[in-house]
Amino acid sequence: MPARNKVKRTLTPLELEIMQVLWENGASTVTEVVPKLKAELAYTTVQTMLMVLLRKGKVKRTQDGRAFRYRPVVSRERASGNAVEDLVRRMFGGSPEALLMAMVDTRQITAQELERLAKKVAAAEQQ
Amino acid sequence: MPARNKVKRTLTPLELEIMQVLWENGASTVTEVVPKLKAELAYTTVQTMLMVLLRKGKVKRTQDGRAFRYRPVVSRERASGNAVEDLVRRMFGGSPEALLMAMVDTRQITAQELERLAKKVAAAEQQ
DNA sequence: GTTCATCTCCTAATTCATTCGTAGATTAAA
DNA sequence: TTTAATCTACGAATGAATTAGGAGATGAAC
Repeated sequence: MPARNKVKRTLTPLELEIMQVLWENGASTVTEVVPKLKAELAYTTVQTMLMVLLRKGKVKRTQDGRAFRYRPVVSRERASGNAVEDLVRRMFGGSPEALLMAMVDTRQITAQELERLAKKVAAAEQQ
Repeated sequence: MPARNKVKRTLTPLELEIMQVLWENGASTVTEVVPKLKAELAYTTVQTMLMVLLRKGKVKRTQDGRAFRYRPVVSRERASGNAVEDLVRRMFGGSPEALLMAMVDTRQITAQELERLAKKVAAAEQQ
């Protein structure tokens, strides 16, 4: 079977974890990223993943002394938006409400919190 | 490096799509599943995936004539709960509220809908 | 009964994600 | 200047997900 060449919008788990480091700490070198990860990964592993992210256009890099400094191109907001959209499409038939209901049903959020957030958002829109 | 043997709770994209068919149509044979998938997959591909799901304990099967009939073991609710939990943990640092806010920010849900759902849920809890 | 379709089992190829090692260059330290 | 540390490039191994072909059994159609 032939290869398909989709540019995936969603990040894999490890890609995401590395992006989190970049979002929180700003542009970083491999050496700086390594100790900030939960898992203990070899320098070269992190390097490879940053290279993958570079190839996928999720980060850019610039020389900094001998090392490269990687900075996120995709914003955290964009990435989380994509991730949620993806889940909604695949799991909830494209219905964001269905996701909300699932969160209530599985007790990941209570009716109270839902109401509080609703008010907060509504209030924020009045300006 | 050694293999890790995690029993993944979350379903891969294709696994999920196949599970959807089972959830919607009840216990099915490979032949019944194939035409209900978005992608055109070979009989044996679907068969392999059902075998994978069987190995992972996500479905069970019983003989039905010459064919096997596969039925979901994991409920849709359980699976979607896991998927949401997973996303919240990985992308939103464990905060379900953060997910909600992201949905508002990326306009996947409006303040109105949020409010309407909040009321609906609150009402449903009063009985 | 021969042919055809269906179904299972076994096998295998491909791609992607994750994991590092080694080699070589370059800089810093002694 | 030799040595040690750091960094990049390249390659590669592993495992999981996805894709499917072929052999053989069996039931249906003629």
